[in-house]
Amino acid sequence: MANKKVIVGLSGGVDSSVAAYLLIQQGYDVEAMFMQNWHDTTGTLHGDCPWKDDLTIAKLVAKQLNIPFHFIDLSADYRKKVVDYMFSEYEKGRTPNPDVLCNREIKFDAFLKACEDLGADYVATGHYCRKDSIMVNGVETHRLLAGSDPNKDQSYFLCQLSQKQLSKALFPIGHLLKPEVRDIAKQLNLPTADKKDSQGICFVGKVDLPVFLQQQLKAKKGDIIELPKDYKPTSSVIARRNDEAISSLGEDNANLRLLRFARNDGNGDGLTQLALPYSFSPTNGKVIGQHNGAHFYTVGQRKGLGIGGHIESLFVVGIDVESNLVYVGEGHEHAALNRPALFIKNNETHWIRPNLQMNADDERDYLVRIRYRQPLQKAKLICRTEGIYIVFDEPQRGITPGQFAAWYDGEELVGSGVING
RNA sequence: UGACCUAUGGUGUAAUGGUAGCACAACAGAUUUUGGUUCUGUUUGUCUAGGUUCGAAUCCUGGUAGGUCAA
Repeated sequence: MANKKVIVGLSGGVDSSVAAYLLIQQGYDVEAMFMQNWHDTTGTLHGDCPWKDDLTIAKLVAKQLNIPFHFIDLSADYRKKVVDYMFSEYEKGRTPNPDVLCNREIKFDAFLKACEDLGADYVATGHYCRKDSIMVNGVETHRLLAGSDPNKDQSYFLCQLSQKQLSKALFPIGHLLKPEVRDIAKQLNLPTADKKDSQGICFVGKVDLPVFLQQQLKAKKGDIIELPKDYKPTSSVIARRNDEAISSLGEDNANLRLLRFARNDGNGDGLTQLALPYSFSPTNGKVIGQHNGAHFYTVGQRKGLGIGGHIESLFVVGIDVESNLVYVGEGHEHAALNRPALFIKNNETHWIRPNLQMNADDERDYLVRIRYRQPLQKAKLICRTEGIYIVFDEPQRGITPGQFAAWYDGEELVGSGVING
């Protein structure tokens, strides 16, 4: 029986190098392919062109491991599927996650197809996550599992993959800890052994985001409005709640009491209200400075406002690209920065496990994260025809439209969706 | 234009006449394959001109600027 053929996406980093080595050990027929997705240096810090170094190193690794090496230029796809999406999201005042898209559209789509054209059965990457397969009603079903290194788990970035994509994916280092991967690379004396971990947008590199975005989005001066410390969210059940009434409902958790209250809300739209982003108006606060364009900011952001004189740091609590306003609040605990719930539109939800997909009026408890490396949060998912509401046990700081919420059952990533608000 | 008050880094503030400190911002490094968060570190100041004093941010005088009350 011929060995299964795997093509590794060799990036020039340690993780994919070790992944390639492990696949060889496992007896696969291994080849390597380096993908170039970006060659523009506009807005790049240090202005150099790191991908050339990466390519050289990737070639060295392939040579040392004695595997065939391929090169592919996917920058046209990358620009269309990832960079254009970034710009359009920022333009709408949302904060996109390019790396999630990069995995869905490039590594496990365009790149995968190129590998299949070369006769590959699988594509492998150096992601810190794991995969296994179970039978569900006689159908083989793949599960996406967190990487064993709790510090490096990258399953979040793969939260938009489909069963089909997963069926072709291998993650050879997902069961290892980062130091173990480094050790293997050192023992093999791989040129990547001591290479620093990459950072920044996966192929673009570390950029000065405002500069990068200004290629497409015009700078436009506007007001920064500070909401007072005693700000109370308006136009939501939160404002209308009567604390005594809620506490008498008998739930021991404040957010779940809110949820009970929302459900009993006379207007029948309590849940919607609970998950609604706070809507701010200039009359809620006062102008304390100027910014260069509301779409360059993101909810939860602390740096880059350039306004001092406060006891605690200012955080962006909301942006309004229509009126070009940035709303800020002082301190982590500011009421406007913390919310009990969020909403994901029906057509922006994605289930890695189709058989676990929720239907209208289903409710389920999951562990949720709303950004990379955030500790998993207990939450209740409530499905309605319009989409999924996620009500957290604890209020969440910096719920950011455009980012992905990913829900887990233990270590398995079950589904994800774009945070609508 | 009459009286009174104030003037300290980029911002907000602290210092019985005795080494100008804190917070925020900014910058740098660490962490992080998104945005961003978090941690560590660094830089920057007594409005101006005189005077009193061993010694002035502090006391005195003039100037300048801002504010409050006065029509």
